[in-house]
Amino acid sequence: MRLSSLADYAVVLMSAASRHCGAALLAEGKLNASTLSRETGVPLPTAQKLVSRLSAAGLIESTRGIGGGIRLARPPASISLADIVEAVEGPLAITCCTIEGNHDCALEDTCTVKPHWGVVNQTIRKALDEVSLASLADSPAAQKNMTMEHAL
Amino acid sequence: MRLSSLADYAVVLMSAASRHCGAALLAEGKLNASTLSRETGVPLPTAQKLVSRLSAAGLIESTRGIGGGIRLARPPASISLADIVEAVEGPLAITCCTIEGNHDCALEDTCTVKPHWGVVNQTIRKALDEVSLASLADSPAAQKNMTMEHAL
DNA sequence: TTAAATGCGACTAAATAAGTCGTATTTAGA
DNA sequence: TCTAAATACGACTTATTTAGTCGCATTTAA
Repeated sequence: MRLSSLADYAVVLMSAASRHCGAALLAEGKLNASTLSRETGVPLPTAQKLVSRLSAAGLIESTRGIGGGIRLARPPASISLADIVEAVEGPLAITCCTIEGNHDCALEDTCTVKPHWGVVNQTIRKALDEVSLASLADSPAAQKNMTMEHAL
Repeated sequence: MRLSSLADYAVVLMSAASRHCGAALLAEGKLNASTLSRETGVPLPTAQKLVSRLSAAGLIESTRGIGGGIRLARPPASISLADIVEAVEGPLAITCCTIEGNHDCALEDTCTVKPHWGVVNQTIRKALDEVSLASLADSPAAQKNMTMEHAL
């Protein structure tokens, strides 16, 4: 029930990348895996690996060559946590039987539990979908009112 | 972002156990790990292991000896998916930084992402908390109206 | 007191995930 | 046009977690 650390890192990296949008892009120069690694503390090789996956998923665009780098493929407001997690971990399903077309489970239709996972899965997906990359960068007010006591 | 298969099995086992409540308890005789394994298809050793954890968590009560067995510690309506998952996987937190008192993350308070995990985590917990063991056993009507297309 | 049935905990093996390294590709400058 | 530097990309190795198996301790009816 825990997110993989790769997915966790991916969110941090994307969050950092979104801060390089707009005016800052030209001022601070190129944005690449090395830059993100330095800013976030995520190990460089891991950052490179994640950049690959995020690029393959179409969340960021990469340019090769000596002057190359990466940039967000879409505006931060239209990229959600669900997008990022799904890009790294694959289709987000709480159990294997919630993946359409999958019939690995031996119990299958005698299982009385299966139908209920759909509801849970849908709720989780919605929760991850409602948090955009834009809301991660700013919204200090929302952060102030939320301590970990209330969160957990 | 996927549930461990042990937690998945635990839900199935508990669901089967709740069906042995009431009148059926006396009629069908003793309820134990072997019985649950036979009914659900979960491997016996795995079932035994899960029985241990569920017992330690206080969700089921076990009686030793030649006439021993197991039974639910509380009525099915007061046992939620969150209880079961937490019993098997430990405190349910989407990231390690949402666990109170944990300071493993190197980023800590410079991290702009951390405060948002609390909201997501709370939502997921609520989703798992709202599904009780009682609702898993019966409610064929609800199951009929829910296909996997709508669920995912 | 004995023996059978049960729950319980420790160990081994497999799968998954994280991290590291090397290679291929691209472009600016000479 | 060629060279070299900087970058993204993919394959491999290692480590951690997880699943499964086995043997032991405990309990109670006969």
